[in-house]
Amino acid sequence: MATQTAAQRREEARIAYDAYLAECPARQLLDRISDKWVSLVLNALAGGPQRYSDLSRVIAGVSQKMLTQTLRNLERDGLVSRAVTPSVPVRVDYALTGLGESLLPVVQAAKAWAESHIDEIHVARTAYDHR
Amino acid sequence: MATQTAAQRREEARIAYDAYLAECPARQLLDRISDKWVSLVLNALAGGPQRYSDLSRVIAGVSQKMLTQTLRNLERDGLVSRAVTPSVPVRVDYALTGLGESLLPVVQAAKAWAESHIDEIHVARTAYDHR
DNA sequence: CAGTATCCTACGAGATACTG
DNA sequence: CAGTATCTCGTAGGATACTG
Repeated sequence: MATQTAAQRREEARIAYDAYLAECPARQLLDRISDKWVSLVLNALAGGPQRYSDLSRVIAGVSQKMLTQTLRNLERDGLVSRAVTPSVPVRVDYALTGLGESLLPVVQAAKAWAESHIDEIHVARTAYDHR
Repeated sequence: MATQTAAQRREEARIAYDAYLAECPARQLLDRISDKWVSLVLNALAGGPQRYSDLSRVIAGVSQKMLTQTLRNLERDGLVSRAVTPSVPVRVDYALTGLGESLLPVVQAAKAWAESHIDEIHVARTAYDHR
């Protein structure tokens, strides 16, 4: 008898694959930069250091929770630095680290591709939708 | 009296920003390639055309639903082509289009950055977590 | 100013079953 | 073989209120 159903086999494969994916550097990067707000923060900081309040204004529509969470993750990964000035009220500046700056070209490349091919995609979508 | 609370103002900004983001080509691309399975499918097809069943085997752990959904989206965007051979049983081949191939370098660039900097990120995370 | 701490919900995504 | 059609569940992410 079949002690392994197709579902069971796929389940095992999924678990193994999840582990593999979790270690895949490319996936980790994609998980990170695909985050809704990450690229926007990166972009905002590309021009130079920014204060927390500046970021929340420049990146209109972001909630406090998501901005803080995004910044924490980026800081944790060593992509941005956080500098606290203990005045009253406190002042916090965020800036790209060297590592963060080295990532910019990659993001720019993606942005460039997107801008130069978005029309083709729109055409493809329209064609696909009218059938 | 304040007819506009901070929350209301942010809400308006969020709506406007959502609309802006929805039109941002870079965001659309990121939304697309950050999809869990998209990069894997792209990668699998980089070597040449594949049948549906081949893809589901090569990309172990993917469910039928997600594979189909991923392929449909890629097809809709004109990144992959779908060729049906009406034999019995039917045979379906997927392949990258020219547009799809032009995207590969971008994905490769991201992959290359990830692989050469993943160690720095791990170091940063470890440092961050032990404080 | 620059955040925590909670609560809540819409949606992504897997499991399962069925089909031309 | 190559898909659809449903159902369910976890969680990302937003709203809201409070704080050093």
